[in-house]
Amino acid sequence: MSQQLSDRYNPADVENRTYQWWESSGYFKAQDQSTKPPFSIILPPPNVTGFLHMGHALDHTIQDILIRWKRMNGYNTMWLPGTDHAGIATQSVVERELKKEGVTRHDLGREKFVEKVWDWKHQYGDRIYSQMRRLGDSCDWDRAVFTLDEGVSKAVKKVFVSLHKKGMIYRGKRLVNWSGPLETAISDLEVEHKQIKGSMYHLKYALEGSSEMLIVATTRPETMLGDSALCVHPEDDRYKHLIGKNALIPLINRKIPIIADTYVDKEFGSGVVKITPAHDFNDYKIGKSHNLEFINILNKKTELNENGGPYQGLKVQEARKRILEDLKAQNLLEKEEVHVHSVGHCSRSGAVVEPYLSEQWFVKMEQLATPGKRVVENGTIRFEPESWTKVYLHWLNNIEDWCISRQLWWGHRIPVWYCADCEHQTVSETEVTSCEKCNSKKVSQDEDVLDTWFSSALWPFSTMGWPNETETLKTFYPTSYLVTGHDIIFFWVARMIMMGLEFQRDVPFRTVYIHGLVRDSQGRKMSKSLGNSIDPVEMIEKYGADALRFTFAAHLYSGKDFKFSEQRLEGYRNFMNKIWNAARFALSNLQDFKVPADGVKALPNKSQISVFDQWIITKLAEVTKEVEDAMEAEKFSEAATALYQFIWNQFCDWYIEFTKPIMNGTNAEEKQATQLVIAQILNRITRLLHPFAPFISEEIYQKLPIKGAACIVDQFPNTRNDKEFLSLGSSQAALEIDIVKEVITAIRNIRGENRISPAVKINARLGVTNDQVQKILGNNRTAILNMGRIENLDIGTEGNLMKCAVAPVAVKDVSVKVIIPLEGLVDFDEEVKRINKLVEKLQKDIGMLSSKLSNEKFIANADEDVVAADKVLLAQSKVQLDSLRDALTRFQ
RNA sequence: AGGGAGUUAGCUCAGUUGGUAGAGCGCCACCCUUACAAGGUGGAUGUCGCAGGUUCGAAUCCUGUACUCCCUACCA
Repeated sequence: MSQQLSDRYNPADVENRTYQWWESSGYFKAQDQSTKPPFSIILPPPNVTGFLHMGHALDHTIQDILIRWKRMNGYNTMWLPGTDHAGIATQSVVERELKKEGVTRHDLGREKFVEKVWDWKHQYGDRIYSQMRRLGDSCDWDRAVFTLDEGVSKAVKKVFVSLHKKGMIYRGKRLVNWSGPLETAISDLEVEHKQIKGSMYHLKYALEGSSEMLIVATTRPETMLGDSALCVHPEDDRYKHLIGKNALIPLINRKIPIIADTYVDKEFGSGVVKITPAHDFNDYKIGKSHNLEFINILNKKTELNENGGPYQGLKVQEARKRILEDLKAQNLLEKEEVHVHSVGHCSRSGAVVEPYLSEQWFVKMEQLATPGKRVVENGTIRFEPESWTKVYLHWLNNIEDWCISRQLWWGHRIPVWYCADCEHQTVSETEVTSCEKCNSKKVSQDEDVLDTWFSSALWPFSTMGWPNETETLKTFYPTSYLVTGHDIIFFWVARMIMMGLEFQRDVPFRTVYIHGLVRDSQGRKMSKSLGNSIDPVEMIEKYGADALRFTFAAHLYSGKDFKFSEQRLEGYRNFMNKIWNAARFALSNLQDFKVPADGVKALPNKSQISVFDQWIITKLAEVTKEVEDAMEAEKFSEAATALYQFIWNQFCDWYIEFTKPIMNGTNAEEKQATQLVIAQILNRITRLLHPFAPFISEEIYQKLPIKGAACIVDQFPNTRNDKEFLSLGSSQAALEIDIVKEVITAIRNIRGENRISPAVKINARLGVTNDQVQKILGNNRTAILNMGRIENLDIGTEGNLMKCAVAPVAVKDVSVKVIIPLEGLVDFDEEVKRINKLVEKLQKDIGMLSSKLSNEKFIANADEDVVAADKVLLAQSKVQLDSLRDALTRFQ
């Protein structure tokens, strides 16, 4: 079989086939009822319009690691996928498509347009699911939910009606953030503030019955058309006498009162503020408290309306330009100065957001926020990293009511019907055909839809069949983890918590795992406009899904943003290839392996296995423990890195090399014992690797002589369940191999520094007096000969050091002197340089150590172990220094 | 303005009970040594942002400071 394996790992040969096999074998499926403990994650539903982007890839990798890890730990795992109808985003996409045909949604009308969107959804809605499969997401696909599915719609209506009944949803004419291009209200969270270098315009307002002019500063001069007052500070001596008098708006000469409010900052600008209650959030409050007129000067498209007088019909920006021209012409603009301020932009359309007065639906948040705060404060829900707790609580402490209505056509329509006869509002979960108050048939449903995040907020239970009391809910609610980026903590996480508590009387999840955002290699956000987006599917095609997943896993450090670089991905692709080749080689050495009768349970006899076997098992025990601890602590990068280092730097670099002579040797018994160890180590490597690199691990696993049915459902090794095998390791073997490794490294170092070609075989002596150590080195003669490329090796006395390279080796309290005669091989310049470098280093160390050890306070205060270790080190360093100096003299 | 995060090798970043600074990539040298050139072996590279303090000892703890980034809120 191993001959079939190519010398390069080709993910394309493996991934689709393996995924299909897993899926058709039902390994992803969760059981609604099971004796196994439940573990569940609800996937943050990607937009149905979307392609899989790097952010998803990172997000999903984390979730899939958790799910696969828990599955292998015997949990009844449910990863529930879904997609979001994403109101504005989807509607925009379809509108853009229509625009190409020269059609607007208004041409089609609501019904036809919504049909078009559904068509679009049916055509492209599953696209992202197939991309998720490419990544290896082990979701329970049978449970996939769309936010406009019937069940979810039922939940949405029920929640709306229920909150309305409790008085927690209300309708009101309020100032909201308005997106002109989209012709809809957007929530505070959908507004992006950008620093803009704009202008501050100082306008001249005439006083009624006076030639005096009042200077008023503004950044938005066009809003003066909607002014209801001028406002000054009540204790501002400059203007006190004007309070109660009237001023005239420039150009249109409408009369407005001059009022006083402490809101005004005397120091800022001229100390006089124009009040435009219908177009500014602060002014709105003043307007309310002073009972001012609310003059709306805009229409839905953010063009000036009939209140705009001569400027009616102009867009805001044009109106501003024209008004400024006119002001200048009439000498009513005192000055214009550069002013940097932040301006709200619509996060969807990019347009400047205009505060706009309109009828909207709101959710009262205060009541919902209190329990939402409590569960995080008391630790029922934990944020990881913990620092997000503060951010979350701060937001809830300053929460504003949530505007949930959107003037869109695509989404959950607001379940309210208005009666044309008695104006009564009927709020109902079911279709309303007559007014509940007057029975009139002239009822019409509210035209607006709900904010997408309204349905998202119910996601943890609406996806599990609520409002029905399903087995799924009983088993899997609350879910175990919520994994997401920090950009949607407010949008989504907080609202899920509040809705979960309100409607399930329990938190929706226990742990919120927040990860960073994926950025480009320069740290910029990936965006279409910058053209720096990288397509994960393309990366998977080029490097393999495992490499991509491992790249993320290895760099997941406490919620930090992730700078993605293809070069790094390449490194992990190489790692996958390394694993592949190691397995390929190991398997080729297992061709004549006789599988023991007890198969996967077979363990070698400790007395039969080599010191190499014992050593690698010791290392395996270490990495198993590291992975175990790291996974428990959600430190995925530590787990991934530990595996990387074990596989590459221990198993490949040393163990495979050490065991080559055994594999090629004639001792059948020894070979069989080592073969069993190799088979068992590979079995464990694949399992440990599986959550991170599912495809390659399954592929190799399936080729192993001893294995279970599938890696994906085999047990994840830990120090408890693998105790028997891991106990075959030995610390004595570990020490022996450490000495051998150090000796070999010292030989290689001398070779390298003296530029002795690997093709040239050399002689070496190992100077060591201790019998025990001599024996150890003697036992490993073959390894040293092969890996150091040594012709003749003497172990024992130092002998004559004339013209010899010398490298002292120290492992714990063991010292060995590696001696290589250089006569005739090279000139000695490089060796002298090398030794001098070592001498320098040793002198530095000795200086540092002896000053430390001669410090009484150090001896008194430091741990005994630390002092003892330093003493040993100092003694060894001194011996080494002497021998090196000695060696130096032999070159002269 | 308030809050959070960061500043360690050329680059990207690790480094929690304080005990002589690490990885990957890149770089230099030598190698196609029969698993792997997507490889092997060896090497170079850091007063751990700056200034104080605590301590026998600080990248690590405390204080201050500079710079960067993010979030929230914004003065017309």
